[in-house]
Amino acid sequence: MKRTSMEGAACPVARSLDVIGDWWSMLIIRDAQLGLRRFGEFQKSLGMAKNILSQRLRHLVAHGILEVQPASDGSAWQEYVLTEKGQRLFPILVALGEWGREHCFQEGEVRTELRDKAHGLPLKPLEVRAADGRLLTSQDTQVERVPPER
Amino acid sequence: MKRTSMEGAACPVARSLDVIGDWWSMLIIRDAQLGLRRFGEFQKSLGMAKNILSQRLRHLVAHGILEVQPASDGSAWQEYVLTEKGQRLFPILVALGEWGREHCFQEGEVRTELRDKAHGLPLKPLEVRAADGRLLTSQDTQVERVPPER
DNA sequence: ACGCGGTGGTTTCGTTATGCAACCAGAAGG
DNA sequence: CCTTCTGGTTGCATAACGAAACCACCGCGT
Repeated sequence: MKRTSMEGAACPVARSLDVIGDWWSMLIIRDAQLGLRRFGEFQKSLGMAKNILSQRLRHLVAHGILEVQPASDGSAWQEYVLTEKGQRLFPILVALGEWGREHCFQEGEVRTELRDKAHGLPLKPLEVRAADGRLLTSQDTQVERVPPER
Repeated sequence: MKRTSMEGAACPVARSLDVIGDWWSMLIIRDAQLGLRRFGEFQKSLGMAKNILSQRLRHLVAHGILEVQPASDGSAWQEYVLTEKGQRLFPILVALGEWGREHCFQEGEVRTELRDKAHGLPLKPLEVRAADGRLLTSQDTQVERVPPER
C-alpha cells in the first residue's frame, strides 16, 4: 500500500496538494515567508519532531520550493530559503489566513493577522475576478480541459 | 501519542490547516464546489477508500463546512452540500489551482483549468493588495498580534 | 409481498506515516 | 584540545491510512 498520489491528475489543485498538501509543509512555508531560514528556527517555531522537519525540508527542496544556501552569516551551516516558485505560494497563505481568521476563532480569542508593512493596516480581502474584472463565485465558474500548451 | 493539533495556535493559517489541511479535505471541497453531493459521487470521483471518505465527510460536517441535507431528488438518501463557510474556501482553491497550473505541469501535459462560465475565459490571476490597492508581496507584509475583537 | 441490485456506509486487518527520545557527527567557541 | 551547540539520523511505539469484506437500508421490478 502507499499513500495515494495525485501525480497523474489533470487537476492543478490536486497537483498542488500532492506537493504541499501535508500537515506541515504550508506551515514551514509560512515561516519561511516570515524570514526563518535555519533548521533550528523552524523546529523551535513549529515545535515539530526534528526527523519530520528534516523529511519535509528535503521534500520541499526536491520540489524546488526551498533551496539550500550557504549560511548568510558566514558560518559553515546551511540555510533554507524560498525559491521563486516558493514565493508564489504567498496568495495561498493569504487565502488560508483570511479564511481562518473569519471562521476559526471564537470571539475574544487572541489572534495574529497579516498586515501591510507600510501602514500597518489589514490587507484588502482576496477577490476572485474574471478576465474582465467581474467578481466571481464558484457558481460562476466551470472546469475545462485545456489542450497542452505549445 | 497523537497527531499534533494547531487548535490553540494564534495564527489563522495554522487554524485553517487544522481543519482542512489533510490530504483529502480540499479535494472533497473542490468536488463539492463543482456540484457533487452524493457519497458515491465523491467516492468515484476521488477514488478514495470509503471509510476515509466517510471519516472526512463527518469531519467537515462537524466543522460546519458541509451540511447534510435530505436528497434533492426526493429519495430517502442524504446529500452533502457546502455551507456558507464552505463556500468561502473558494479563493483557497483558486489560489491552489493557479499555483499548480503554473508550477506542477510539464510542458505538453493535459490539464484542466477553472474558467469563467460567462465567456469561457481563464480567470484573472489572484492578487494580494493592500487596503489602498497597492500590490503586495510577502516582503511587504508583517504579522501582528491583534487584540481580541470587541 | 418478495427478491435483487445499488447506495451508503462500518468493520477488520495489514501497511505507512508520525512523534518522541536517544544518539551522533561536525562546527563554534573557549 | 575540550565542551557545547547545531543539525541532523536512527529506532521504536502508536496513530492514521488504504483495501477489501461485510452489512443495512432503499427502491424497483414482478
